[in-house]
Amino acid sequence: MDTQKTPTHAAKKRSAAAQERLDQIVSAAVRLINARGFNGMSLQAVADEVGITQAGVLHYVGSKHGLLVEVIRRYYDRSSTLDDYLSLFHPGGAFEGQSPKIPEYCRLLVAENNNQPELVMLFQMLNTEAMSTESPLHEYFNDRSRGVIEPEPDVNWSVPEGIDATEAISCALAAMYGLEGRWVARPDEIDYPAEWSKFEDILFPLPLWEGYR
Amino acid sequence: MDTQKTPTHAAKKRSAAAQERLDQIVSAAVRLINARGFNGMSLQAVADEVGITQAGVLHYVGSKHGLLVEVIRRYYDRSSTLDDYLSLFHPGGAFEGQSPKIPEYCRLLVAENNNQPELVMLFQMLNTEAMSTESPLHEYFNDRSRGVIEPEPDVNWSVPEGIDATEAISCALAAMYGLEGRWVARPDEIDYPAEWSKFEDILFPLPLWEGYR
DNA sequence: GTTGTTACTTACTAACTAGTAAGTAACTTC
DNA sequence: GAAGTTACTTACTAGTTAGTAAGTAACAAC
Repeated sequence: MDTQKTPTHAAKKRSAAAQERLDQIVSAAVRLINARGFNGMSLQAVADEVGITQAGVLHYVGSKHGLLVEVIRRYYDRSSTLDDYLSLFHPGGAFEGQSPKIPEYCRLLVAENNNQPELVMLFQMLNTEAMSTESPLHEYFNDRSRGVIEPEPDVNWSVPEGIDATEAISCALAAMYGLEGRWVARPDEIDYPAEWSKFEDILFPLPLWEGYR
Repeated sequence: MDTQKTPTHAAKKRSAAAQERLDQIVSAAVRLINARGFNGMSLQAVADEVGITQAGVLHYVGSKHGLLVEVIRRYYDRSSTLDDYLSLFHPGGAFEGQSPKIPEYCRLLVAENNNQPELVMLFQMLNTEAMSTESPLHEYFNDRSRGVIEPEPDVNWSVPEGIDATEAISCALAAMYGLEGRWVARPDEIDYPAEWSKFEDILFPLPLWEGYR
């Protein structure tokens, strides 16, 4: 639809203002989804938070589903840390020559998620709403979950003898998801990275995982 | 309000019919909460499923919040399996003299939950909606979660040297929660007990947990 | 300086929301 | 058989929902 014409300086300035407004809308939507779920949230509530009319919100996102798409785009596809981690082991990377370790990767994820509780909460909420086949995100999250459990087969995880790397990741990420749910529900009570390091002692107990953590 | 008079035979019969109707309402509500969340579900939708009017539903539950209370009462407080498991070790119990084992308890939970996916899904949905402080269930689920992580201190779990029993339970239940979320989202793809037995090999690896499983 | 685009607003609609009030038919109690 | 009680229904209200249509003021392009 949009012919890709090079924007002039002025056009850039205008679209930057529009971008900022869209950011406000998406941010408000995230807060409201976290509080009430996507189904329980209304465009009017988003508009009220941003300080424009509900029709003004629709001007930007077209429909409620469009808002969801925008939220997913902005917040989710930003975090693809497995590739980030693995790239450290590629030729020229900081960890070249070494092998990737599951507990190390998990710590990285935890550290990153610890800085964005709002995003973690959004993931929990939308992922849960997507359990139902009638959710517009059902397929999206199922594919995502499959991708997480069955990671690229060419990853050469360094694990102890007798440990199935795929199962170890699958289990660790399940535990991480469970812990994250507790954490975002009561962030004052739970120190997420500290709790995770205790989980590490269970998931990757030390005599067995010595040298693989 | 209700004076607790002994019901006659006829009154019993009547209240049994009412009980059945209430069951239908709660069952429909559970299906709808699973599909759209409590906030996304309407009393009208419940009424349509049951085949009565929306005012008819309100006759039974008083308000939407009343319906939630009814759902919680019926479905949740039914499953308190830790005490059930531990009672097997009390004097006269089947396991008297032995010590409770965490992996064994987990298998029990998994086996039970495997028979009630609808209830598992309900738990995931309400627990997630309860993350928000504005959920009427926020405190209820937080207390529940605290109770699960900090179990009765008099439980004498049998665990390997160097393993913290409380952390092991906490981590195992987090992993179970994560796996359950995947399972109820695509039950045809995932064999929950089979997946759990693989998780067991990660959470309770065999050289270490030999004799404690 | 006209022409177009952007970023909205007002005004509206049709459907739906939880909840209330006032019935009513069937049945129970006494 | 009169007086409740139960299990609903119809009818209604006031507020909210997503979405549409038709503006309009500000600015940009040429």
